[in-house]
Amino acid sequence: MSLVAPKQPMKERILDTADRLFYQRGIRAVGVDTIAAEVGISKRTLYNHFPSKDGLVAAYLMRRFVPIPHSEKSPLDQIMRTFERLAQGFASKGFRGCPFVNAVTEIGESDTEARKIALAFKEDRIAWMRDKVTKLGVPDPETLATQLAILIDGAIAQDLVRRDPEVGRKAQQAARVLLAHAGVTAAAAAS
Amino acid sequence: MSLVAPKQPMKERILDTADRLFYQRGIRAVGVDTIAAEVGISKRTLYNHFPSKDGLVAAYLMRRFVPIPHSEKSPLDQIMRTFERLAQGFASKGFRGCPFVNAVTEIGESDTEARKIALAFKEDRIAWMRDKVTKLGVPDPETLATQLAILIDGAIAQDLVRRDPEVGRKAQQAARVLLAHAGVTAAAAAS
DNA sequence: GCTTGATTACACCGATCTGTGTAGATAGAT
DNA sequence: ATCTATCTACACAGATCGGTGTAATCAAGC
Repeated sequence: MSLVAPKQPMKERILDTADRLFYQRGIRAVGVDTIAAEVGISKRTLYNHFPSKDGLVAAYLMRRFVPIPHSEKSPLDQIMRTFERLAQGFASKGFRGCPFVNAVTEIGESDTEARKIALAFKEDRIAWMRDKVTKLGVPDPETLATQLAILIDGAIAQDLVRRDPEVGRKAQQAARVLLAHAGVTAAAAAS
Repeated sequence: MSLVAPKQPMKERILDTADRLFYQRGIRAVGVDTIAAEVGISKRTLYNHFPSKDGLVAAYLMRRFVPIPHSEKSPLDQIMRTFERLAQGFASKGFRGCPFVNAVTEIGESDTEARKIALAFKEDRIAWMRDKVTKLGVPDPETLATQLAILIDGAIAQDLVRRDPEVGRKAQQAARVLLAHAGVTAAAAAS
């Protein structure tokens, strides 16, 4: 019997630590030795679960790629909830930007797998937003969905550099203006 | 007499190459050996001009921190010109996001100097935007300026991952909507 | 001609990187 | 009790990292 009860399978333990370190310090800044040491395992064990660091990075991004939970609320509520949670994310101390955008920035030309996952994630989010605004009956869902996505990523980038606690709220206000301009109001959306 | 006429001072030659490699491949992905080899000089010469890699990175960012040229056009024209040039930047093949946001992402906790420069840059751009929208007489220049900055950084992040050729135009449309909502129209701004 | 400053080549440092090879310890299942 | 799978420690490989020390070379100015 080991001193510390593992409870979780080894793969999950590794990914927990890898996620924390990759996101907090950056992918290139964290070596596999550091991850293994932090988990408390040998480097050999890590390489028994993942074929390479790139493979571990891909698994890290895949695990961050969680679908947005289905909701019974109105599409407008769901959109506004997204912006509210965004602003809350800024408030949490460990916030370090979007892990997918960061990954693309860090890996550059190499590691095509990670690029693909990041691309798929962003397209998934755009598709989610397009679905919501389509249900609101706006004339140009594609444009509005992209614009709302732009607001989210822009607020994230601004907060990453400037740490402006108001940036989330301002992005939310801008979203409201764009929605209203597309003919969406709280009253209209409730109908 | 050397085979290749230097023409530019050594420091500029180094920075030219460092800029290209740092921006294109990433700061952490490029070593000083690579830069020196690309310039065609010895590593010793590079370190005679810059105290460290961090110092070179700082100089690279400083050189990217160019003031927006003064213009006699109307503030609204200048703002819209900014969005137009943004969309053009996406079209250029070598576009790899905002070098300042990228730097903050890549360096993480260390290299405080680079963080400061990135922060100063973003604040300078926000201040420029605030100055322009203030001249337009909007009720809340701080909010609108931040929102326009969010649109710019958001379009950059979206384009970095998704390579959507329409994202620049959609950000520009969103900017027009936000300006109009603040009471700014082409006719009103010209007055 | 001589001095001065810049640049050169090149070896070298210690640290870190990803990744592997190996042999033994451990624990659970049958 | 034995088989099997996992994890361990640890050494090591080959490359790259940022950075330094040194002696020779080269060109320009006086």
